[in-house]
Amino acid sequence: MARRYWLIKTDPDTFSWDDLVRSPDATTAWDGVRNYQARNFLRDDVRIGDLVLLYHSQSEKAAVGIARVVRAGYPDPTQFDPRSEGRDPGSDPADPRWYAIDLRAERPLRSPVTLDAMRREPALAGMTLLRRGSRLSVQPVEPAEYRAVLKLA
DNA sequence: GCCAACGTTGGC
DNA sequence: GCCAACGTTGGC
Repeated sequence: MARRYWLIKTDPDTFSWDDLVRSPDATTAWDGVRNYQARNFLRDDVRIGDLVLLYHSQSEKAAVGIARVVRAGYPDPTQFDPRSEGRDPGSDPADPRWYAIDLRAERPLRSPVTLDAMRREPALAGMTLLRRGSRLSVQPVEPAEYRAVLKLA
């Protein structure tokens, strides 16, 4: 059964919710993911139309907006770009190692939902984000967890 | 800001 | 194939 909701982390100093909103058509290629577990989600499980909680990591630590998947997993072009920081000489174009998706800003959360607020919410006790040491940048979110986050917002 | 935990890389 | 070293992330 296909999942419908995701949480994607971004360092707001690198690429923030506002950067997404200001992008052409409020849409951007979500590339540069270089973690195999996150790659598997992007390649195999994220579907067009899925909804994404965009989460600001680092100092901010809060979910700030909702984005929609407007293109499902496709080979991340930056892995083959010699000028890109994401270049990966070990990736074979016939069998690409890394995948990207396209995201479009849907709407901001009514108010940011901080990591602390999520920790205090019993309905979110099992959330991947809250697991100790979870550094995964693309995570599945249960429908009930998604609803609970919106309620906190 | 420090340090522990984690995923990844590279030496052997 | 193992494991030490490394860079990055996140908790405190």
